[in-house]
Amino acid sequence: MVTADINRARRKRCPAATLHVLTRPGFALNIPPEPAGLLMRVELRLTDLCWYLSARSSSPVSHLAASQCLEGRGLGHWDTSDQDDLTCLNWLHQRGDLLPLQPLTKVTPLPRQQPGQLPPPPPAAAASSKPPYSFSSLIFMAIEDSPQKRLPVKDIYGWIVSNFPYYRTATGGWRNSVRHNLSLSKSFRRIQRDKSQSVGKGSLWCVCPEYRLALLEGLRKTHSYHGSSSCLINKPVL
DNA sequence: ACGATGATAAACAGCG
DNA sequence: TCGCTGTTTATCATCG
Repeated sequence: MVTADINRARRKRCPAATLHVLTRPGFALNIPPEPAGLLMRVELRLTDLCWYLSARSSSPVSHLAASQCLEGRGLGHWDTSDQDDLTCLNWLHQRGDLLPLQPLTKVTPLPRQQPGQLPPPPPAAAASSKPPYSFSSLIFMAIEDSPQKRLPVKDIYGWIVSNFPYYRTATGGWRNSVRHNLSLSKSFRRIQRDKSQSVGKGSLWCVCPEYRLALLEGLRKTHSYHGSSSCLINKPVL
């Protein structure tokens, strides 16, 4: 595992599109425009980076070349615009063990919401219909989408509401279901917050590593059943 | 018909 | 006291 920080890479003119891929081990993620000075640390397996770069070029890429890429050197060969298929996860699919999902097409970046700003209205059907995902899947996606891979219940609610308009207007019973799922499911584990630093109530919740694949499989099945147009499967988080 | 799974509702205790 | 969080139990629906 190698670690780099985004600001350092950006100073070295590391292409944003490359950073896009580097931010998540095994996953692609759009990097939001973070506030100036905010240092984001990123981690990835060097092997995964090699796979990505090899997929982008016609020849295999060594670990050395990949690590040079992380340092912002040797990028010219792979330089590409943000608009091309860097957001495509096919290279992960080729990798096989990283992306147990259906072959993916271009990933649609999530519009970034500003505090207090309402998101753009979703299509009527999407807004009014209940998502096909189980609560376990929703919780899983929310936690996986967090930088620390752990979230308090309140933030899990927030993630679901942000990503599924249905729950903006749904009655409060679904929150009960979320808590019910967290408590009952073996897939999720409660972590005590650091009392010295934490502000707010409750614990943090994370995904048990041994159940992660099962959760991914559940998502994949949902996706297969409902077709590739399902909104979530094309999200950067997955 | 049956079991597994998931959704929903509700009651209750603990905590800030 | 109040609201949130977490646990537990019960019931119902759906699916294989």
